[in-house]
Amino acid sequence: MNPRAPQGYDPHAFTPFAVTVDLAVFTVRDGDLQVLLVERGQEPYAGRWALPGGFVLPRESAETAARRELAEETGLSDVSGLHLEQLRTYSEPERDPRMRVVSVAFAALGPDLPEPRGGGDAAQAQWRPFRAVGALAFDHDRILADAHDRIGAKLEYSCLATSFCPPEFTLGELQQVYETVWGTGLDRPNFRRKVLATPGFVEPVPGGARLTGGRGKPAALYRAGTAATLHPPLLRPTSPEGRSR
Amino acid sequence: MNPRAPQGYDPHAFTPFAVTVDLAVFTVRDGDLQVLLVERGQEPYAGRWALPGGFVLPRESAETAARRELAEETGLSDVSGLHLEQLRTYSEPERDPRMRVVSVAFAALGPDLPEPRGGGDAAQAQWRPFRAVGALAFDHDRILADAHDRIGAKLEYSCLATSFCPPEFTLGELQQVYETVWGTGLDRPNFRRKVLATPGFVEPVPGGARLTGGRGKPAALYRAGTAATLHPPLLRPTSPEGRSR
DNA sequence: CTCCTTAATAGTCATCACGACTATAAAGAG
DNA sequence: CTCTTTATAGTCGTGATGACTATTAAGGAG
Repeated sequence: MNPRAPQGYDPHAFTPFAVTVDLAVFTVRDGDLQVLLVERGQEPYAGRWALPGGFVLPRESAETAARRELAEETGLSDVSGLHLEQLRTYSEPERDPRMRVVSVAFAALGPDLPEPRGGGDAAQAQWRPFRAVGALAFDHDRILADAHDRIGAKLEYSCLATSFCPPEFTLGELQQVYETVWGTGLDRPNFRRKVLATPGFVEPVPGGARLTGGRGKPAALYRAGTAATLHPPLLRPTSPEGRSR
Repeated sequence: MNPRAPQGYDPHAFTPFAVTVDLAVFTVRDGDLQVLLVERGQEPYAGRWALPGGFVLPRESAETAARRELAEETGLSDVSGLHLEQLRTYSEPERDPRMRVVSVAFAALGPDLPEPRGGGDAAQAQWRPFRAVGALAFDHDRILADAHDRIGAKLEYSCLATSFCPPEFTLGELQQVYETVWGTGLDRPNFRRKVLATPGFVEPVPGGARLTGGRGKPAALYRAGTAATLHPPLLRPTSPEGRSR
């Protein structure tokens, strides 16, 4: 039997695989980048933390499955506003010691999401500081690292950062998203100038300033604009390794 | 049976899927961007063109399967030098009318690749001009479009363009890669200045200039440098217009 | 009430990348 | 020899950006 079958898949030639989704769900809370993890209750990797995920059901696409998992794990009734992005697919033969599992990984982002409800299966779910995450089960270390890389890179040339913010936010909050994800400090006046000079990135809320909480001068409120990408990009300061600009 | 199983995959809960790889293989020939297609001999989509691909074997990763398919379809004995990049995974339930097939798509690039050998299964394989490709089988139109978008975007911030060039090339050839993939014209002196100012992009061949073929002044030869990414990026000319990219 | 701290906002200034050019050099074609 | 063609060199003005300094408007301590 020719396993290649370029002119039509031979129904008898394929090997069945289990297909799962794994989610790297990020949020910014208390100025800290946090990621949603679940604790495994069974072997292998019992007691280890892992990314939430699960099987793709017979009539689901991976995206649908990921959004269903996201709703289940975060406990939010409406996850339609959360940014969900396919990362890549992990298919190393030995990545799950029990069987052949191909996993489609997703990155998800949200503004200060609520505490997860404990899963009904005695597995606990928790927000954990991204930079304090230890060794995870399976190849989830790598998936998480890839997800963080992708998020960090996308902040540079997309409006993704607003996905980490509530519907109305200050430029200081937006800047903190960048600083939190990148792990760097940014010059406040320059950040402000750059964001406001990028058409469609943010737009001011009609007539509001925020007084109550702040310790300093009240900041103006903005909401996400209509643009999807940033031109020109908002580059990280230390990002250009070799030479820098 | 709970299909979610966050604490350990239940071996009895999963639905088996067929997993395939699909390849969008690009090359630049005669100043034209071409893509490798195969003609289907069987239903569904008999007689239609499709991207080459095939099943992932039991002990293969998707990357391994993609490289194997690449070698088989291009007829090259050594494809280790070709750039292969995972695009994304397509998993819509109805994408194959016969059964549940999840496909991991890859984009591959090479310098003026040879004519493909006709597959032994009566399916013919051919290089086709990218911009003249009609409706393909399955969701391969979308995969091909996504692949082209990705390639075009990666040219901006990576050294990927050298993957389209032979080991030694002139700056004119490199520029033609950009122009061919982007479908735009570029200013030659500015392109030259930009490429040479980017450290690690290209490095001059010790003492060579190319005389024989050219109609004009002989051009200096370069080879790919050691850098993987371009800082700052080499942006498309029409890219920073009003909004999109 | 007054000073001090904090944070937002408003500039300034020099550098540098880049697009749009013009000019020169070195080959082949006729 | 001259024309065409292509590579290469350089110029110039604009605009983005990093590094600063200054001002404004709040709350809190005394």
